[in-house]
Amino acid sequence: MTIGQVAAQAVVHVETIRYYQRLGLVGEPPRPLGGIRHYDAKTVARLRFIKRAQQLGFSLDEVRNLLALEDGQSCRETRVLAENKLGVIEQRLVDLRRMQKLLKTLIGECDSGKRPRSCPIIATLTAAD
Amino acid sequence: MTIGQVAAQAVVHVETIRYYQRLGLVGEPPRPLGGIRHYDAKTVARLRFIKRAQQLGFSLDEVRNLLALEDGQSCRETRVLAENKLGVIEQRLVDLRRMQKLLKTLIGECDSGKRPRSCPIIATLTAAD
DNA sequence: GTACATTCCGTACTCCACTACGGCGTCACC
DNA sequence: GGTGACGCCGTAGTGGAGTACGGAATGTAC
Repeated sequence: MTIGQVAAQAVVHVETIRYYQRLGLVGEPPRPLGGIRHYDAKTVARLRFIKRAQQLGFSLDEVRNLLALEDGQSCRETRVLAENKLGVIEQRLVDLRRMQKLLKTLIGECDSGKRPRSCPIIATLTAAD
Repeated sequence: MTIGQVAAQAVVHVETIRYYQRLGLVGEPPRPLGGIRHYDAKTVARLRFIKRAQQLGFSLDEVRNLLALEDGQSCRETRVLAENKLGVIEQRLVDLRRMQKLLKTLIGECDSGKRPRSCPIIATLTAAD
């Protein structure tokens, strides 16, 4: 695949791939004799992974670490990384569930038309610290 | 409370509060006769809300919408907003759970020492599209 | 074999969310 | 009543994550 095809499949811009290559998030295949590189499906997968991780709130730097889990050989050190990341994710899940519950309540109150003048959305969220 | 005290309680910088005021995310209390404004606990709550929402991956613009749910009176339109937001959150929960499961597996394999040369972290994640 | 699309490459620009800076005013206490 | 911390204000700078641009080289379709 050319870079353009990879971009299309992973739904990112060509420039973004080149940007990630500069950052070392995706590897550059050796370009065969003065010309155009071609990529395999793994690159597409890797790009999708990066995009998903970003949506979950990880920075490219954190994504780099996540990817190192895959790329690295040393279990010992990457394990610590994985555990930290897991902690972050679980905290985020807690927060998201709280937000979910809150929104559901809000919608429910809307439905029943018994939403008070000022529903306590902020109070609820911050109280649950 | 002065702005500095609010900042300390909400664990943000003073400048950030002023920045949010410029964006209209938090209101400015009328300043009493040429001098220093003072804030109530609601501002702290609001700042905490903003921060939490950001950690969950919402932009300040989206946070503005979330806040409008609280501030607004019109149930009908804010309800749509809430439902959209809920959809986003639920998708994010799905993704996070997948990531969580993956990391747990990874850590488990690490533990048992039977992690293969190259564990299929990326394959797993992208396969689950 | 020549248009036309794509790649390649570097540099520069943009947008978001702050963060820093500099100058002035004000308040609290000693 | 002065001094030092804090507040007010505008403007400018930073860092992350792209996005745009412009020109040369290379492929591909007719």
